[in-house]
Amino acid sequence: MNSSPKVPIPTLERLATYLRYLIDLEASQVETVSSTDVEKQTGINAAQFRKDLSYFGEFGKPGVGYNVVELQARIARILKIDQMQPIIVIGAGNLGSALIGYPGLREHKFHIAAAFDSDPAKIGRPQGDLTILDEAGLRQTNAQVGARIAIICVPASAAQNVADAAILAGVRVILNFAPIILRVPERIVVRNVSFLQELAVLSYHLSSDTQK
Amino acid sequence: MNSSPKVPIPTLERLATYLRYLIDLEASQVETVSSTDVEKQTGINAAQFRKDLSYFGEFGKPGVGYNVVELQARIARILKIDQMQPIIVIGAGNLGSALIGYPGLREHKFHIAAAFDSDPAKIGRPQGDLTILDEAGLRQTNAQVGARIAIICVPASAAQNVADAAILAGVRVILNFAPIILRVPERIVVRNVSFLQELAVLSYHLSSDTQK
DNA sequence: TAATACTTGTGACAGAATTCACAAGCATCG
DNA sequence: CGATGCTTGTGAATTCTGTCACAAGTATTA
Repeated sequence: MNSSPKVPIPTLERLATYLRYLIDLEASQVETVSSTDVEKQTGINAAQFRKDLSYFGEFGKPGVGYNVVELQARIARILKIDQMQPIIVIGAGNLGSALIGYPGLREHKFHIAAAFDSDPAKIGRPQGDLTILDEAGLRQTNAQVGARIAIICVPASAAQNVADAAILAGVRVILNFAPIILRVPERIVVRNVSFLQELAVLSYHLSSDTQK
Repeated sequence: MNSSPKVPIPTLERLATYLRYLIDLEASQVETVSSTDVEKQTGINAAQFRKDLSYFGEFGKPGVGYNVVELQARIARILKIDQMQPIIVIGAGNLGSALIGYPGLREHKFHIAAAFDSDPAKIGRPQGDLTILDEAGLRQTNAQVGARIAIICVPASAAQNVADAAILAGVRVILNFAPIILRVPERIVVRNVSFLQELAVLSYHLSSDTQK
């Protein structure tokens, strides 16, 4: 109900991994890869890789493999990052700043078009090559910027309001770093990143092999 | 091969969500919850909640529900965060700083015991209530600190070396923010957090409902 | 105590995701 | 050209997750 009909979410997640790997390969001037190469490098099962791609058509040549550049381009197109994709970041604390400064974004054709905060001390401050704007002007700014992706990096207490504002401003998908469950209309897609969740899973695993 | 025998990983992830929710409930002086309450608040199916708990024994009273404080304590114990759990952070850029300053960690009984960087400009700098240490001394420091969890926030190019060093220093599980696949011995558990992956999945969803 | 209302814990079922295994395609080499 | 060796794409089998549905347990009320 929340996602596209056919393609499994895990497949989409892996697609991003493949893309990153292909970018590296291109940098190393490698022209062709096989699914077994991918398995060796990424740890993802070769059949899995082929099946993932099969949701989107045929990409490879039997006996040869996949053309690195072409496959990269096609995955980028599937993920809608073949052209610069504007993003707004809401919350310019350490986390927001980290995202704004993260070079990987640009490589993957994501572009942070604006950053907002509600703290008067931060508003107006330069951050990377942009200036922190007042959250209150979110809607107006996004009328120009046209971002459909928002990243929420504000404290839990502010997250719901900020999400509502972003949606009003035309945002359609949200990456939420605040540790709460956002309530949004059905058409809006949210993904949550929870450090605590990740740490909890890891912490749990500390027991399994207690010795050696 | 990578994880404990029985319990599904998704269950562990949800356990962290329940815990957060229970902490909120306790703060609101609520004494008892039922699985349907949980569903209403978290969106997680009530049966799912009960089944998740059932992997670890019986927690509730039929006709009544679950005692908030007790359930919270038991989940914390399961996740090994019933006592302060020391963590080391490697890489004190914006992301590392964000984690060090993140108040949610303490609430969940995670404690950042030391932070490292290789940049001489950062070494020695105070950060929150600790001082950035030289990565070179990681092993020695951790001999005292005894952290078995490491968070890696260094650039991709440095991540593998840093992971190796952390493992040598006694770390058993790793939360990796660098966009590469770490090669580690089998006994080591790694979880990757990839912003790019999350954004890619979201970006993909921009197509599904093009109108409205 | 008996009847009612609610909730848990779980076996059985349904649905997803992953892996297997193989037919078919392409290249290379003798 | 025919044989050999790889590699793809995919139906089928398998494994893993999530949901359903209900027996059994607890409280409450009369």
